[in-house]
Amino acid sequence: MSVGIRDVARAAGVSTATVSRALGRGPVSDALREQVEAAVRATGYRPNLSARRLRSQATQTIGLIVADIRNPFFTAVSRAVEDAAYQAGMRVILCNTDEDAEREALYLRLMQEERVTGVIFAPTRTTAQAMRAGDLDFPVVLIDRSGPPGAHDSVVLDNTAASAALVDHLVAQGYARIGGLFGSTSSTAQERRAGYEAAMARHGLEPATRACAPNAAAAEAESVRWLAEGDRPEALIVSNGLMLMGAVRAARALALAVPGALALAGFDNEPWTELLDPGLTVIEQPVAEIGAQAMNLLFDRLKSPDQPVRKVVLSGRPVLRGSTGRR
Amino acid sequence: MSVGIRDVARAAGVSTATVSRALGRGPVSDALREQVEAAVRATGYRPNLSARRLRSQATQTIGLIVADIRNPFFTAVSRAVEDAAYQAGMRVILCNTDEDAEREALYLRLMQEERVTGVIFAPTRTTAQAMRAGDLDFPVVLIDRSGPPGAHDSVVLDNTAASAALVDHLVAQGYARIGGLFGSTSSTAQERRAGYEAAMARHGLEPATRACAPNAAAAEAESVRWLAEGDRPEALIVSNGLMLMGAVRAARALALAVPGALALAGFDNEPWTELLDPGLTVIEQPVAEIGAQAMNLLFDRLKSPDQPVRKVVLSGRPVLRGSTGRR
DNA sequence: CTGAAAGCGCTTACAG
DNA sequence: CTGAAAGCGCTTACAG
Repeated sequence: MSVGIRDVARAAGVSTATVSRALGRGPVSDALREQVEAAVRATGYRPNLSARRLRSQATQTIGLIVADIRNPFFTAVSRAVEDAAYQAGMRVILCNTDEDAEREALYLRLMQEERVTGVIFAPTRTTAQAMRAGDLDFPVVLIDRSGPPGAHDSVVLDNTAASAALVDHLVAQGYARIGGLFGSTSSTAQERRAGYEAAMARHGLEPATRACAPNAAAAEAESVRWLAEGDRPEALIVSNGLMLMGAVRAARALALAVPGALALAGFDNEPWTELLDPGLTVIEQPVAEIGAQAMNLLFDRLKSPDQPVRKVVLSGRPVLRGSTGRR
Repeated sequence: MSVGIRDVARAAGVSTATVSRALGRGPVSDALREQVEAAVRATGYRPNLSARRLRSQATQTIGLIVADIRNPFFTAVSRAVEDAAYQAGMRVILCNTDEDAEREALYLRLMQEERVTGVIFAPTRTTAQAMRAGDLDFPVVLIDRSGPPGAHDSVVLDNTAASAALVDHLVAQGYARIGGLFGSTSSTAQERRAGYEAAMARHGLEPATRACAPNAAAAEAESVRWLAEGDRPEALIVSNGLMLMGAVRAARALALAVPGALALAGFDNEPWTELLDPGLTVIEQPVAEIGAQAMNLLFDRLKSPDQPVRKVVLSGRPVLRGSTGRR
């Protein structure tokens, strides 16, 4: 029923090989190329990509595995990845793991079956730790989170420095009892905590941290619990945009004025963080560049498979707003 | 290099046909099935999906074509679609058109080359109007926007009623000079405008509308222009979540108190709309259900290709907040 | 530059 | 239930 390459060949009076070459970059005379193009138009022929992929052993497909596309950070990164991919003539398969190691394994298997060209992956700590170089049949670029040094290319934020910048700013603004709420599943959250702890120590301050699942609901619940206690912090640094939203809700629920009763700072410069009154102090991540750089690392790796493993570390940009006003 | 079905067959001492059947739902004796499964484990075999798709003529793939995944409405819908798809053993190819008719055409062609099982599509008005039933080799389900009646299955919001509900609420709150800012590219924006106009007429009020590209920046610019005029409206209804954000920015830029100097209402119950002070009155869309219903329509269509075209109309839920407080 | 032929890795009638 | 064989729709050495 569907028109195939044989129909086009017949219509153009050439062999299927010539049709194939005319549509690809093969050497074909101008005359025949035009005949083929006319035949393609006349028949409405569309090549079958499954057949092409099977025969050419090149799927032109990259897998993108993230925790949840509804996390604005991943939304933005994925858009950058897709733009770069389609521009390079590749398509992308998107998978949401919900920070679940089993689903990560499932999707990694799927990527094998798809014979993908490469994968861009934001793994949980569990999975990242278990991933050895050469385990998979395709190159992997880690984003947002990294694994064991030297195993895979990665592009991450300088999380330690970003956290420290937040602490330094809060200290400069007159805060001392600064708490940290961090996600429990990613290396990124760990690094942000480490940066927080180091900076607190540098200032001679006592660190106080809590951990929870990296989503708004969990962060709200944990914040409410924490902030209802007697010795609650006077400022809070929160691990990501979703969790920061939870912390804001918690402050509202407990009627804590920001920054009067509680200063707030976090990560991800989502549009809404500017709209609040006061606006929220955050670390802006170069989301588009993270996606674009990940694609670059992947393409470089495909070109030079034996090149040493690279780790691209990007700096966050502190955006200071009213939520961390002077104490 | 990669292990194929022949290697598994050899390892299990059976034919490739038996391996194939053991991995699918074919009839195989328990004994052989176990041998095959052991061989699969031993060899680490992963079937090549390109080959399977080519041979079986079933790609198990659905295309999802939206304006921009960064629009939270589409983010949420796409997550619902993907969950349903993976649960049904299908994968999804995501495409962003940026409301560009050329890119829509491009991606529709790509879908043909992928030989997708079906497509879920939020088209611009231009493309929707041009799409005739039977043009494509696969069923299409329109979401958020619909085309000519009877051409394709669709799942949309009751936009007319939703807009009217917003007008009614504003009138009840004492507003009369109510303006409407609507997107210029979708049938949805048109319906929302029509609903607004009808409701205004019903109340004996003079409608006043403006149109702009459906994004935050364009809405902000247009709002600033409009609200700086002498006869500016005392309340504004805005077409979608992105544009509503632009209107909020405009009010801030012009130092218009909400709702004192300008009441604000719109669409899409994004988390941030509740966080503002006052919160924003919005129509909440059943995003997850839209995605799930679209998949249902698609599956039903695949089962019964000749069934009459269906249009699922879902109701929005008004969420009344302070931004439309009494005048 | 062009064509005939082989083959990518599967699944599926067809026999038995 | 099982196997030998054909074939899905392309691309690509191999000759010419």
